[in-house]
Parts: sequence; structure tokens; C-alpha cells
Amino acid sequence: MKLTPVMEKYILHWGEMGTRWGVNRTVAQIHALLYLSENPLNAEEITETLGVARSNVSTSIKELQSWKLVKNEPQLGDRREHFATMKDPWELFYAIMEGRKQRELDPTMSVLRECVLESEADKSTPEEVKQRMKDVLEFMEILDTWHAQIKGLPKSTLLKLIKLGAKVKNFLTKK
Amino acid sequence: MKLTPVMEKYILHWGEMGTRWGVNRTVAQIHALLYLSENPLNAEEITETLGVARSNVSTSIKELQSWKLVKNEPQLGDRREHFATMKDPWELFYAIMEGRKQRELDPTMSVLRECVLESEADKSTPEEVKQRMKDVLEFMEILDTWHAQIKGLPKSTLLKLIKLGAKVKNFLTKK
DNA sequence: CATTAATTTCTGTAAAAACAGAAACTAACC
DNA sequence: GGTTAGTTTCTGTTTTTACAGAAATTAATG
Repeated sequence: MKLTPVMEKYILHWGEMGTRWGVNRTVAQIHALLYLSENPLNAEEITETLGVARSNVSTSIKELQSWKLVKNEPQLGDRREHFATMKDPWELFYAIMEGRKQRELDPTMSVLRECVLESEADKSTPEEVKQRMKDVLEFMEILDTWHAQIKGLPKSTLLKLIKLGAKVKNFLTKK
Repeated sequence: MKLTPVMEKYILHWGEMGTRWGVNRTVAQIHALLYLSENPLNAEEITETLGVARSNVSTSIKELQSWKLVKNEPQLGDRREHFATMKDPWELFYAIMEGRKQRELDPTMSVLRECVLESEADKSTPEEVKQRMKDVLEFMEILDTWHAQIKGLPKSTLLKLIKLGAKVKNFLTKK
């Protein structure tokens, strides 16, 4: 696939940003490429367009699939696998949120619960310290509940809500 | 400072999580230590407690300060600098959000604007591709506006809002 | 303003991550 | 069932990042 200068700029920047949040350059670049692309691409096309090793593409696609950001899109009359990503930024955002929750929030909450539990029969740890661990856990549980509820809302509702912005506090006080 | 087993567990886990979101182990560990600690700690104490080099502590503290997660807390009758972090998870969360916005959202929006601008006089890039760049930019602008408004709200309002959760849609439809 | 405590910056090394290329594997088709 | 196209896994190299220790800098105190 032929890249125009703007497309290249977009993809290169996306690649750099990827490294900021724990996904490597190639993974992020592939995602950007698929996002811009009109139609699904096969691994070979990705390899050529981005100038990376075929094996690297394979690994990166798997990574993107684990984030549910890329799906297979079989093409009639072509054995090769073709890949595409969602075009709606909201959906992408949701998927990334979900992925981060699973990779960051969930394991941390689980360790925190262990800590809180272990600290109950623990004479050596000061009460204030135990309390602080509980505070973090509680905070994360709030985030978690909120996330679960938000997830179920249709995009349109969410958009309204966000657009409402700070005015939302009027609703709350009126209630 | 003496660590009890639970504290150690907490700090070690936090260190691991740190690596997931672009901050290195030591930085995250120091933050966790300061969070649990009753009182501000000086660099030497941090060094001893965590078993890392003094220079490493210095660099990491600077990093934490750049995130506004750690502040100096001078102690009477002690020349050495003492460091502390906020104890309120909400404040921590805000600071991290703000930091991420500055490091991730802002530069990306700026590149995106350039892309959209450059693509106007660009015959080679397909319209659909240009549109997709605009879509991402628009999405990020919504996030950005939302963030700015939320930032101004008192914590109590935000808490109410989050606790309200999915029920919030009732307010919207009624309106 | 010299002395010493405290901190930061610099430099080299160790550890981790990203990646290319090769080898191994899988499955479609003749 | 052999052949070929397609894909994944493995292995070694390169690049990047984290870090310790030393050197340099800063600032407080007598």
C-alpha cells in the first residue's frame, strides 16, 4: 500500500505514542495503518508498507488482537488473512479502556485485596498504613463499578453526557 | 524505614504496575513507599528502604515531581530534603490524568491538527483517509473539553456523579 | 571563604525489549 | 501424499532503557 506524506506522518506519530503507553512502535504503527486504510490488509502488504520484518507483523497483529483492536476479515478468493480495525474512535477507546482495565486495574485490585486481608492479622503494620491500602482499594472499586456501568451505555448517551460537561452538577444538586 | 511484609508486597506490586504504564520500577516503588509512609522521607531513607542507588532515587524523585505526584516537605532542623505524596487516591488519579493528557493527548492533537491542515492542499491522499484523521482529532477534542470541565468540579460532585453510574441516563432522557 | 553535607549530573555497565531472519509448522490444492 | 503458499515460533543481534558508582555541583554553616 502506498502512503502519502500525511499518512506517513500520522503513522509515525502514532508509533511514537504507542511506546508511551506500553505497546511497541510496530504494534502502534500497524494499528494506525489499518485505521487509515480503506480496506483490510494482509500481512505481506503491512510488511512492505511499514518496512518491518514479516515475523514482526505476525507478532504485532497477535498483540493487537489480544486488545480486540484488530479482527480478521477474510477476502473472497484469497487464502491470506486480511486484517482490519474499527473506524470509530469511540469503539477504539472502549477497547483500549477494557484492555487497560484487565491488565492494570484487575490484577492490582486482586493484590490489594490480598494485602488488606493479610494485614488484618498483622500486628507489625501500623493501622494508618493498613487504612491507606484500603483507601486505594476502595477507590479502585469505585472506578471498576463505574466502568462496568458506563460500558453498558449506548454511545449516544455517553456523548450527550460528555457534552453536558460541567453542567452535570446542576442535575445533581437539583436532585 | 522498616517495611513489614504487607508493605513490601504492596510496593513490589506497585513497582511492577509502574512498568506497564511507562514509568520505571524504581519511580513507581518510591511513589508507593511515600504513599504508605506516615511522614515525609529523605532520599537517604528511600535509598536504604528500597535498596537502590542514591542517584537513582534522585532521578526518580525528579520524575515524580514532574508528574506533580511528589512535593518537598522541609523538616525543621534538617537540611536534607524530605519528600511526600498526596494520600488521597482521587488527587493522585487527577495528577496522573493531567500528566497523561500533557504527555499523550496534547502532542497528538497538535500533530493531528498539522495532518488535517496539510491534507487540505493535498491531492494525493484520499478523502476518506483525511476524514478519518479528522474523526480522531474531533474525538480527542471532545475528551479534552470534557477533561477541562471535570477538572474544575469538586471531588464530592464527581463522586456523586460516578456513584450515580448508569442511572445518569434517566436525567438525560428526562431533559 | 573554606569546609562539609546534600544533591544532581555524568559515564559505563547490566538488563530488558524490539526486532530481523531462519526454521518450523499448518493447511490448502493438485 | 507431495508441493507450495501462508503463518507462527524460535534464535541471535541490535537498540533501548534502567541503573550503580563516580565525579561534579550546589548550598549551608562556622
